[in-house]
Amino acid sequence: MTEPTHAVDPVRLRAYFALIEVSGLLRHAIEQQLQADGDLTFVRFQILRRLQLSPAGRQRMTDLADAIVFSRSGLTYQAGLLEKVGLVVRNPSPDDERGVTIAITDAGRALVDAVMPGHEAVVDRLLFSQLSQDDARTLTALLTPVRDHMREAPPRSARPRRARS
Amino acid sequence: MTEPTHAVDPVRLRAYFALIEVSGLLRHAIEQQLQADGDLTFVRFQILRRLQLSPAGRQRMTDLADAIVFSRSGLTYQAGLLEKVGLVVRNPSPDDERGVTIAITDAGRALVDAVMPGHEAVVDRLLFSQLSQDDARTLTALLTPVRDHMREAPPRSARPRRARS
DNA sequence: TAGGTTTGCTTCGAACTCGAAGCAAGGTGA
DNA sequence: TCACCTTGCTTCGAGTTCGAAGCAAACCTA
Repeated sequence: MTEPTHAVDPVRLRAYFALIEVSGLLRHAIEQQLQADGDLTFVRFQILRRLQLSPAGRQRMTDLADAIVFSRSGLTYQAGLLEKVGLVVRNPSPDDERGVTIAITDAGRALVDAVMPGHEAVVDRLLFSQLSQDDARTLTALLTPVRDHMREAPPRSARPRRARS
Repeated sequence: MTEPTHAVDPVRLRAYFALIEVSGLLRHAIEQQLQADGDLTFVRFQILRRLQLSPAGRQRMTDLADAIVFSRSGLTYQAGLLEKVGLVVRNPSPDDERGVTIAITDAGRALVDAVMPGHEAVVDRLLFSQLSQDDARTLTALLTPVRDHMREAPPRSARPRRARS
């Protein structure tokens, strides 16, 4: 257990570990709830929710992939599954023949609405039972700049694509 | 985009989304760095780091799986890979013939030490460039109770096993 | 407007993940 | 001590994930 050559700032280390661990546990719990309440995985739920929040319930594949931090090929696969069960539809983008637009269907919206109460219950129970309203605000204030910075300064490859105008 | 029946507290919602998004982006970036610097995945890195921090560099399989929020079967698979390249060794637990103890080797320690500087660099660049020392402390203060609460109150099944004495 | 590059998505193969089932060792109670 | 339940790990099969390669449309630029 002797310290390696580089001394790590323990304050930052703890924050980093806590973040990783909380998100892991939270995601794990959410996965269970979504499976039980709507036969959804977390990824599929994220896809549907993003679409539901998008104007007209539709988005470009690439933009959607970036929004949920997911590979393009993975999204193609999941979109295929969701389309097969009628929760989304895919169409060529009107403005760009290469592009594909994915849109949520009424059934998709209904499913999201159906699982949302349980979803919120889990998040409330695990995350917000320990955080006051102010705490939540503080957390957002801390993490928002971090997120924005990450989106701008991609690690190596795998860059977020240009913003759509 | 009419609101569904349940009104969601937007403050909490933002905090939750920010958390999920930041951890996703962070993990993604870390994955790249570990791959480049040490041919490691995030999971394998977590396994090695946990072991390195454990007394005598060893732990029970089950306890390790709980510590990193990972399935037992998944851990068996990864442990097999790590053992094959000499970064860990597995042995029957001395006190319980069923149990398996996994221990980090010198090569494993060396590899962790080798990737740590790059690892910290990524975390610093993405996470802590946007957070002051105080911010980091605040973040830890917010997330630590959450983590502890999650560990105690598992979602449904998949509960953390008894603490080892 | 032809050639080459870039962009957007899908296909493909390999690796990873999980839960269920399997198997062996550890309890436990009559 | 013998059945029976529990515990700890592994094996197995099915589903998921990713990057690389493939392909077509779009965008240069001369």
